[in-house]
Amino acid sequence: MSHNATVVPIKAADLKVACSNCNLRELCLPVGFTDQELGRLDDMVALRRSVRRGDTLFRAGDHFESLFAVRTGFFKTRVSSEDGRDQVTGFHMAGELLGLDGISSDRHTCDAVALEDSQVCVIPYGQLEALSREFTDLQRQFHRIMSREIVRDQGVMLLLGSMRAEERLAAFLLNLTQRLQARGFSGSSLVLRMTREEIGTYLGLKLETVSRCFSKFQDDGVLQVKQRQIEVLDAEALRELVNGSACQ
Amino acid sequence: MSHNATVVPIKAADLKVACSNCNLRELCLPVGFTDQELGRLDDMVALRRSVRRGDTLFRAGDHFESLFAVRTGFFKTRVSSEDGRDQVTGFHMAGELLGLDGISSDRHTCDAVALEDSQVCVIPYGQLEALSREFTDLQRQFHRIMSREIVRDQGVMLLLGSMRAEERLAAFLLNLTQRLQARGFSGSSLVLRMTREEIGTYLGLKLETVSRCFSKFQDDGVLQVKQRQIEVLDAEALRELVNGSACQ
DNA sequence: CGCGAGCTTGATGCCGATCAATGCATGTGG
DNA sequence: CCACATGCATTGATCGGCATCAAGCTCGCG
Repeated sequence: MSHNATVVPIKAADLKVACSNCNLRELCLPVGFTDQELGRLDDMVALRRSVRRGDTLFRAGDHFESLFAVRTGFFKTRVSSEDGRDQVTGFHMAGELLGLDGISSDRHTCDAVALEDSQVCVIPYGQLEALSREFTDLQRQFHRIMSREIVRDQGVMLLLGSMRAEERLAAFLLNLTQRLQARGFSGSSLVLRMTREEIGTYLGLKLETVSRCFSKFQDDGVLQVKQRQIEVLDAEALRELVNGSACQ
Repeated sequence: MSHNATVVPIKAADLKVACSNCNLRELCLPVGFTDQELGRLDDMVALRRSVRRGDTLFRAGDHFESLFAVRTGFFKTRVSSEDGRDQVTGFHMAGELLGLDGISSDRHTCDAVALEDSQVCVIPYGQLEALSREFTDLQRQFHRIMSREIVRDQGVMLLLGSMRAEERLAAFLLNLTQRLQARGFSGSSLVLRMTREEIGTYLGLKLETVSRCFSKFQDDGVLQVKQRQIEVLDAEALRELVNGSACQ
C-alpha cells in the first residue's frame, strides 16, 4: 500500500502546506476559490506523503481511494503491457494531479514513480466528490482538470502518431519549458529529471535516438546539452520543427 | 454552429428516445439509476441532433456547451496540428460520450465527424453539472466516464509508442469486436465503418501498411477480409500478437 | 458503361532500431 | 588518493520495418 513511502499528518502549526497558503494554488485544484472554500479544502487535504526517488506513489492494480497533488518533486506515470513493454504516459511536476486513472474502476491502471524525492498532498476522492457537490467552483475546476488531461493525451497521440524523432523531442522540450516557466523558472535553461531512456519511452523512441537528436540540436546551435543540463538557444527553431513550417 | 446538422426536439409522444427507455442506458451515462433519477435525466436530455455521414458534430475551436451521447451511427474524433497533420484520436459508437475535451477551456479541441448518418443526444453541460451536484450516482458515473477516457487514451499511447504495425491492427480489431459484442453484435464478424486511411491515421500507420497487414492476416488464416467486411477466424492469434506472447 | 473513391500490391528508399564500443560522471572500498 | 565498478550518455555501423512512389484493381453509382 505505502510502497516505502511515509505518511505525514499535517500539523496545525504547519500552515505553509495548507491549500489556502500554498504558492501552487493557482496551478492546482483550488484555482480562484473563496476563502471559505479554501478553508474546506484545507480540512480535506489533511495528509501529505513523501516518496523517495525511485519509489512508486501507486501502482497499476492498487486500490484507488485518493488523488495526489504534487507539492514538490517530479513524477513519471507509465503503463505496461502484459509482455513487459512500457510506455511512459507523462511527466508530472508541482501543482499537477495524479491518479485520475483510478476513478474509472476503483483501481489504478498505471504506475506513478518519483524521479526525485518528492512530496504529494493526499486528496481523498470520496471527500472530493462530496465537497464538489457543495461547491460549484470546486466541481468545475475538477472537471476542467480531468478534461485537460484528456486534451493533453490527444496531443501526445498526435505526437506519437504523426511526428518524426526530432519533432517529438522538440515538442517535448517546448512543453517542459512552458510548464517550468509557469512555475517561475527560466524557460530557456532546464535540468532534466529523467534519463534518455525515459524520454524515449515517453516519445516512442529508443534512447540512442533521443541522444542523437540532442547532439543534432547541439550541432545546429538550437540547444546546448551538458548531460541533463539543457540550454535552449533557439526556441523559435524548436517551434518551427513542431509546426512543420521549416519544411515549407 | 450546427454544421449542416438538424436539431430535433424530442416530442412527448416519442418516448422511445428517453433515457429511461433507451436500450443503451446500461452503456451510457445512466448506468444503475433509480427511476427518479432517470426521470430527471429525461428532462435534461431533451434534444437530439442528426448528423449526416461526413458532417461534423463539432469542430476544434467551437464553443463548448454540450456533451453528446451517440444514439445511432458512428463517429471519429481527430486533432490536427498547425501544418495540417491529422491524428484520429478515437472511433465512437452507440452509447459513447463525445465532447469531454471541451470542458477544459470552453472550446472543443478536436473535430467529431460522422462516419455514417448518425443521431446523438444533446446533454447540456451546465445542466449536467447542476444535476450531478444533486445526484451522487450521476456524479460518480460522469467521473467514471471521464476517467475511462483517460485510461483509454493511455492504452492508445502504449499502442502508438511501442507496438509494431501488425500488433496495432490486431489491438484495434480486438477492441472493435469487444465493443460491438457489448452491444449485442457477433464479435467475430464486423463491417468497418472507416476507410483504411482513417484506420491508419488512428494507428500511426499509412493506409498501404494497414492494407498489407489485412492481407497478411488473411494469408495467415487469422481474418477473412472482403473490403470492409471482416471475419475474425482466429481471435486467439490476434490476442497473442497484442500480448507479444507469440514471440516467446 | 465509365468514372472515381477506395483498396491492393510491388519496388525502392529512408528513418529509426539494433548491436556494439567507448566515454564520462559518480560513488565505494582498499 | 587511486582502482574499480556502475549507471548513464554518446557515437558508429548495420539492419529492418514502414513510408513512399507507382501501378493496377474493385466496386458502387450516376
